[in-house]
Amino acid sequence: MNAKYPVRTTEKTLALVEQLMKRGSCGVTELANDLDMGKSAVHNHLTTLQEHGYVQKVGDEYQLSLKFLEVGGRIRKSMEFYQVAEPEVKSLAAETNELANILVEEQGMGVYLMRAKGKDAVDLDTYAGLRTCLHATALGKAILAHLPESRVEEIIEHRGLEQKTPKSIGTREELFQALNDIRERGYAIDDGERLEGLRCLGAPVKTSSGEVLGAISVSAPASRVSDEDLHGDLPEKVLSAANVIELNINY
Amino acid sequence: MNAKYPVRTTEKTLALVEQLMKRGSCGVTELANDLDMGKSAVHNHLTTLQEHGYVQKVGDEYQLSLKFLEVGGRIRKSMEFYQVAEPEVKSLAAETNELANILVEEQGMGVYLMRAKGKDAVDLDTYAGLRTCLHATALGKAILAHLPESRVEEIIEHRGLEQKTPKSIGTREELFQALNDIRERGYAIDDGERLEGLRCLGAPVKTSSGEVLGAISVSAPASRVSDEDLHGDLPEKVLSAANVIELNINY
DNA sequence: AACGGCGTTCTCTAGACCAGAACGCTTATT
DNA sequence: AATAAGCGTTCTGGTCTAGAGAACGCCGTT
Repeated sequence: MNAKYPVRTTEKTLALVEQLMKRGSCGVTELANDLDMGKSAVHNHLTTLQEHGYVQKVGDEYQLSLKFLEVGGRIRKSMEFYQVAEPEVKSLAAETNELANILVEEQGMGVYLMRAKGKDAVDLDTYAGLRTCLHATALGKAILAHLPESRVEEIIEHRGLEQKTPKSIGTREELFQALNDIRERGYAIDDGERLEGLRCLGAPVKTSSGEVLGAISVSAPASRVSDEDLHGDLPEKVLSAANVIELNINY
Repeated sequence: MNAKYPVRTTEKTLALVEQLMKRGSCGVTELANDLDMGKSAVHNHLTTLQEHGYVQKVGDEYQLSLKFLEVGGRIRKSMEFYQVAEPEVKSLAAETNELANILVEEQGMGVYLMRAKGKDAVDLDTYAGLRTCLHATALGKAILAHLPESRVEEIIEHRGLEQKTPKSIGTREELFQALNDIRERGYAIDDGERLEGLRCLGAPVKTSSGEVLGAISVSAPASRVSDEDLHGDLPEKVLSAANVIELNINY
């Protein structure tokens, strides 16, 4: 859905924010060139953003401030799913000694809400707020499996089915087959589909009315996860964590 | 510093974001009333923000999206101090079994970058991105003690010295005395100044040229921290963590 | 001294923002 | 059923402002 009467000035401000995020820290002239704007316009936008705390001037360069982290943190903190799931992610990580994550769906993409590292955890670059496509992770597939089929169609229409690795799901048929399996099995598996050599196991978290709120997972190097683990011990722990979250949400 | 030629349209967009953050989730008319704007204006701003992913429509209400978390997360991740300090905060929490935090200064306020909970950790509401005044925490004082005096003056001028608890620092003289002590001692103590019954111990992290980058701390209930701990075991652990960070930053 | 680059100031007008009215839709009320 | 009251959305015209461009002051370099 695109805005019918977009506010062009706001779009320029947002473009500036994006550019500043890419560059990290830079000067007025540089931004003006990047965005094909006059220097004065860029300057006015930057000082406006600065006045409201979203941008700061360090030396003679401008950069985004941590205000974005504050806003993001408040939004996350206000989500019931996050509040309830947070301690469970930590215990799951501690119990398995691996990396545990939670993910929610937003605008057809997965957003990592937090992660917790067990003592042997691999160091992935999944920070809170990171977006990922849904079809190539155990977390994402666990969510897709419990969305209405029409929504899934919409998402693959809009976002496509990018192949992250040769093992990634690449066609509609494959995906719907996988989602069926997940619904039967109760949990989703990612065996090197997002990252070669990484195995993940994800379970959905649903309300009592069946609506999916998000998913919880454990990720570990293939070398430490046998085929038996993938269908025995590990799913049990992840499902149990998902279950505790569901119980705490539904009271 | 206030913008000389503010972009009013951008200010309206930002006001909308703030309001949406306060409300959590709400409709066009409600926002229009809150901000004294026409419904059409609010609608145009919201759809523009939506198109760029900062706002989403859930049912027939609008709300901020996790895009802010994404942007904030990227900013944090790009900070060298965060990258280096992150593992040390975790080990400090594990070692002490209490709550460990890191904080940086921005625009005269402290911003929590992350926290790690040891197994006995108290559950404070310090989430990543939260802002706090500098003079009432061990972390903040550790930073203030190593900023140029002119900067400290500027900050208390601008932000004041709010008393969080009866024990909080309330006057300039008290503050400068405290900062002197901290410089001599090497670490800062907060004995119930931010929150009654909570004791914190914070140490600054500086570059080789003496510039302060941030601070690291441990917080624990007073019942678990004796007066001896406050000057013996605990500072040693916190200082050691700060030292490791400094070494890793300066190579 | 002169130059080239920067961030910032300032002015003026083309253009966009937005109040307000109107519309379709859903829900509450009669 | 019919009405009313509320919502979000569409659309337009008049008003205000966003921003190009020129000029300025301030570095560092030549």
